[in-house]
Amino acid sequence: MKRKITLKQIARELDVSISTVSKALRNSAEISDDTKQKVQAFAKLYNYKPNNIALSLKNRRTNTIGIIIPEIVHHFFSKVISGVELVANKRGYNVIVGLSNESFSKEVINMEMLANGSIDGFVLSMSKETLKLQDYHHFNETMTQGMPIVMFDRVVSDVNCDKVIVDDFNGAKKAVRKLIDNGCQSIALITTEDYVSVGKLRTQGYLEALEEHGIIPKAELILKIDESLDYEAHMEALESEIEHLFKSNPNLDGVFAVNEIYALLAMKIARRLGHDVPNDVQVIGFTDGVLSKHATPSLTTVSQHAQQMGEKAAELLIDKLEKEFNSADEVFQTVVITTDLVERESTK
Amino acid sequence: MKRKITLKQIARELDVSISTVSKALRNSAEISDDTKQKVQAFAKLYNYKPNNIALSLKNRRTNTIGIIIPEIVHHFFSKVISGVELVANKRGYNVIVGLSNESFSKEVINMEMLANGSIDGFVLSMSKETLKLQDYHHFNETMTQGMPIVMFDRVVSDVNCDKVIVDDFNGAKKAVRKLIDNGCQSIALITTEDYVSVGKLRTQGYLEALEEHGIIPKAELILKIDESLDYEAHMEALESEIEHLFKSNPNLDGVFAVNEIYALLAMKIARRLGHDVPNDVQVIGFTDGVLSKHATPSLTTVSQHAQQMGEKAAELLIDKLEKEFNSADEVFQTVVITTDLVERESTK
DNA sequence: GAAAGTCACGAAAACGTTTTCGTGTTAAAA
DNA sequence: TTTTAACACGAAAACGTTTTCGTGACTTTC
Repeated sequence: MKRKITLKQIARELDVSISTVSKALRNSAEISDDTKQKVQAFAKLYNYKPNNIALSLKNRRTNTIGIIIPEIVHHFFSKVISGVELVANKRGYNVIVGLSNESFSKEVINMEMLANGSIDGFVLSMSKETLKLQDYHHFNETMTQGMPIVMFDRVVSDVNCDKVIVDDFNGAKKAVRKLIDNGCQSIALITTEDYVSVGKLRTQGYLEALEEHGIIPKAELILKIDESLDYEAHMEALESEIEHLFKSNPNLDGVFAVNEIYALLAMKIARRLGHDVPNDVQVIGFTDGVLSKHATPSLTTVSQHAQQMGEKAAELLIDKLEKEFNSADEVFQTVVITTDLVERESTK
Repeated sequence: MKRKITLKQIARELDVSISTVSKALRNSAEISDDTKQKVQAFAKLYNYKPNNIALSLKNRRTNTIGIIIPEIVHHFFSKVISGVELVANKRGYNVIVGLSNESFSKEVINMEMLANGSIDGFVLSMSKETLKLQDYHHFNETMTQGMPIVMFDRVVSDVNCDKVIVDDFNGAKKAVRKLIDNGCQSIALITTEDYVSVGKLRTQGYLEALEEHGIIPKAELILKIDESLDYEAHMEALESEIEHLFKSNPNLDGVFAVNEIYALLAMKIARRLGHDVPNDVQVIGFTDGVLSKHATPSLTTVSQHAQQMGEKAAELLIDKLEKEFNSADEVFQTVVITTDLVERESTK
């Protein structure tokens, strides 16, 4: 149970000053070769490593970035973390995670905890509750204290910061176009309430693709799910809504869903009702996760490139951290990650 | 861009000493009510929050726990994190994550980075490479430096620390028993190489369940997958192996797989070959993740209670951190989380 | 009216670094 | 021999806290 060795202990042991030890280890020209050798050998022997906390205090930077997400048990978000971690590590940073659990207050508390010196900047995606309340004061306060924020996926124009988003609008459009090109005439949309920015954009993409082809959108083909509750809780309600969708629209031949779960559920129910996928009904989802790939039939999806989003977000943040901030010409950028349509078995 | 306010600045502004400010904020009896009021009001106005790094340095504890896992884009591990985060936050700790990516050297490097003061203790699951190399020096060194470790899931008896494991042996046994009870006569096992401790235990459970019922295990029914590569890379090879398994054992009527992916693949291939699940072939997997739940037919699995594992691991760690360590009677415990069989549509 | 006690506050050390500046010793230059 | 320069090292401050100890000014007690 011997504590980690410190400069002070090395100094005492070798009968030199702390400064000398520090300089010797950093190969300063001020120190004689003899002393350097001696100190470095001793340090190596005792496996000396500088204390990160002391360094952080001294340098006023922690080389750690904080990431706040609504939920970690979620393919998209964990893949983003994976991307952030990748470039963070490559550039000498650690990653500390906070989960908001889709709750506004947890988001605020978590950010406050981390903002008090623990990290240098944030990569985050807002909770649904925050989006609903439209209360962004904690973001702005954090930023005025000189701590940069990069938002991804769920963003909002009221907050002025770097952003990484997916091209939700065009992704959805591409998907619906595909369905139309494949011969679908009656295409349903399963989406979220509009306060979720990404849901709204995907809905717009759906509408525009229809319009483009002269198809008039019908209200009864659009199902908006209230996601205040989490998936698990209202799975059955969800199922029956989708079932109703199919039953009241017997000639439904295409479904575009704004996430994997909805799409899979649609496939399941379609088949239960005797429709074949993809011959009777074609289905496309959003978010290219494990579910899409391993489903039977596997699901055609719009790929969000989550990992790439994480990497880009981390790069934006670290770039900002390492730029000598001539705070005057602060300029924020929004990076758009283009989506790809990954075609699998659920479409023809 | 105004920096966060410090005690020193408050002191200067109010023309008192730093000590007075500190005491006033902590409501010390040494300070007059007048001064307290004044200081507290000022601190509130400027939203003073003590700097975590300074506190960490002073207290020699960071109130942060490090978690090292092989892979985050994985339902099981992200759920464990979720559990760790839950109790960590509840008890006033932050969580910092490191990914080993199943690599020994990344595991070592990541642990060294965090061990230099950034965290108070580890929750971790070893990489496959570490298990293969059987090199555990980094764990032991970390612990002799007074930094506790709690291992979960992938553990090894050569390392003396607290552990949280799943009852792999009995979980597997229960599953195979279930298949036998359901009338299966010829049950295949799809597992990993033996160096993965959990794979080995689950294999033993399979064998014992068979033996219990007087069934003699046949080598050609056991498929051991070399997982050195990751899933994605050798998916096709895997598929053809499983296909061969079915073809060379035409009367196969049950499959037990040590994870979800293998189980799903088995179902897919079985159906492709014209077998009905569950009427011709029944399938059970391990790891109760999203895939099992959303598959069609949904998969019967052995649930590992990942979140509960994370919670328990965090509790063990924090308990140890907060106990005044009478280092003499250091005692390590191994908590076994019991598994449940979650019955779904892939069994009768 | 002196001794003792209370009150309210400040000085300083400590946590582990890095870095600036000062200083004593020796060697080179004048 | 004296001045200067180079060399090798140490003292101290700083990062932002908390906490121990000391101290001056009053107030109480006999």
